Amino acid sequence: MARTPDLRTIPLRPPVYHILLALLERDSHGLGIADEIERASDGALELGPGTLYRSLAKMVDAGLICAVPPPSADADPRRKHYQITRDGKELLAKETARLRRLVKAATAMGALREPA
Amino acid sequence: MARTPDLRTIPLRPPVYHILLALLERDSHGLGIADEIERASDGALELGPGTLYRSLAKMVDAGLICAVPPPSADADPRRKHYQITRDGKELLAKETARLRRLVKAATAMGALREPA
DNA sequence: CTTAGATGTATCTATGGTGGATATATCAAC
DNA sequence: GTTGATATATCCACCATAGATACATCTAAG
Repeated sequence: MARTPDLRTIPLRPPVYHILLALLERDSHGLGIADEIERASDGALELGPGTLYRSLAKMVDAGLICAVPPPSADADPRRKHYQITRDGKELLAKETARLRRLVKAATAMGALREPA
Repeated sequence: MARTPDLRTIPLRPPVYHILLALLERDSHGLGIADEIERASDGALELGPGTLYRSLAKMVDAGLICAVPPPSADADPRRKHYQITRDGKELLAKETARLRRLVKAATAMGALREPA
């Protein structure tokens, strides 16, 4: 049987990491988050609706993000806004530290040198 | 139907990235690679045999790594040694560049500041 | 030499993540 | 009011992952 899967398991799944990163920049709603992720990653990561909404729901359950009221009263009521929590920030910091170590190691070994 | 899965899809799966990184350091065999990954990641990533051998086989098929003769003639004949290919190095460089951008962005936003 | 345990590779099965299709509701435009 | 875009949510099929298991071979002990 597979080990109990946990959204907070490091290495974080790319969708979880990118959602946290997008929400660190500013509070946003579902599709806004997906757009920001695609923009910030130069199109390297596209979240389908399945992954997007499922990830958001699980991240709320895990306490990494939380639902907040819309920023303005006349905002589109369909949009559900999210904010990163202290726990989410902590996890993001931990994973970023791991990635930093990884990049450092790869760089030291010459992984940037693109062959001709 | 799910999109055609490709081992080379960026973001790379953690096992693929770590195997490439381990083989960039030096040629090695299955369990040797797994041990190196666990050591280098301070135990953050442990590869079970299923993931390990399946990943290796697929990476050979994809041309990211290749099988090579043992370094010494009197080596344990059970061990199968692998070497990273030019393609593998290129992909590793590309993914490392992506991670570097990610870490940079997270750092700029203050993701390292661990809350009290 | 025989046995026992460690090492190494490989496969099988259960489970969950991912992505696309689909469903439903609401907004904006005409 | 009708149409198309936006937004959230669920459904389904496929694959990756992890652990269990199997099997072969090496090393060490007796």
